[in-house]
Amino acid sequence: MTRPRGRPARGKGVERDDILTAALTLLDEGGGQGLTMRALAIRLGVTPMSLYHHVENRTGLLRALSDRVYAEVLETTGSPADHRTEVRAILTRYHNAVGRHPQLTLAIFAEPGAFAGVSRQITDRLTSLLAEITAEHILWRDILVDHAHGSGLALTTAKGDQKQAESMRERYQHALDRLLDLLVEP
Amino acid sequence: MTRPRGRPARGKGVERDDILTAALTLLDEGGGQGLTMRALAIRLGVTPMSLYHHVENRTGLLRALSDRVYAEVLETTGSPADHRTEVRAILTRYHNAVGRHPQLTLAIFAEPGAFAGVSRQITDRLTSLLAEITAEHILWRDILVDHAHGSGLALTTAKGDQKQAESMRERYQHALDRLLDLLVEP
DNA sequence: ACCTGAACACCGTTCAAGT
DNA sequence: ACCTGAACACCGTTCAAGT
Repeated sequence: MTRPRGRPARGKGVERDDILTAALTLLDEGGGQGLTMRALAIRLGVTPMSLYHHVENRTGLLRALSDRVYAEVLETTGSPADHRTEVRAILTRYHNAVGRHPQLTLAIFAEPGAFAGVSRQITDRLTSLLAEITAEHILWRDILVDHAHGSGLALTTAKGDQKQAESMRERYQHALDRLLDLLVEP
Repeated sequence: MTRPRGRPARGKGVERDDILTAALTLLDEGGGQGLTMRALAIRLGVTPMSLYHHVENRTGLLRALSDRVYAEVLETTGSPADHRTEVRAILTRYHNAVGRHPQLTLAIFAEPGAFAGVSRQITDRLTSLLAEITAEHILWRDILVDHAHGSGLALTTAKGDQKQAESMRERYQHALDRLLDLLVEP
């Protein structure tokens, strides 16, 4: 039960990546309350204090998680497309990321300091893309991002039900296309 | 410092209404983390345990707060108006309520059990009103509610700055009118 | 009916001490 | 460099005891 004191044999310690992975699982399973430094340490077979060698604190941990989860949203897909399809792609990936880990998104909302750099990059990228499409780019950026949030977070309802989750994702795609039609055409 | 044991003289005890008011202040000042049963008790000059005679637990407290804050949203305004202006009025009041206490809205999002009855009534009312305006009433209800949330929560940024908050409220009105134009006209 | 102290089972985080 | 136990200052909530 009790681990030996001092530095463990090579390969026995925790690594930052393991911490993030375990933290995300804890968050998915038990929400913001499920992710405690102590529960995280137990899951990794380590004392809570050892975590602080790899992560600044709980807020820093959430910030790192958000960077990891949202990283894919800005990944450029091969050939460059027109502005509309790029906006569509970014929002779809963002909606997917939020939908995969709604509890993370919620936890970040509640913890102001955890709002990570990637989140800002996403909105910035959307703003500049939308500026090429419409004069009301701020207005539409807010509407689109807010709806991605709301719809993504709503996936908490379909906990486990893969079928329902898929239909909700389709509904989002439809709504997104509908909104893009409206902001592009007139 | 120490209060006498037993039931205090008439009028000295806490009342449910005082608890709710103090809890809302704590929430506004320190967010979800600022509202603790212990801090709340100290502010009311009472031991934490006495609160449990007036409130089921912390989740029940949040639920009660949400009922109080969102109650005005469904208040019927004198003469009945057409569907569009009623939708507009409800969303405006909802946006105001969220904007006045963004931390409460955030806390309720994070605590699933705290989602109060009034919140459901609001979306139900919006859904039936929108059904009279457009066939895509679910889609538009989601878009409108999500945007009210997002824009209302964004008021956390303008902490204290009354001028900025007012301009953000105006921006919301503009966006809301814009969306209503789009969903009514075609 | 309502308030109390004591207690239980938790938190995040710091610090000095180990290797 | 990294992990440790002990400690500090907190949490929500239960319970039996007071009036």
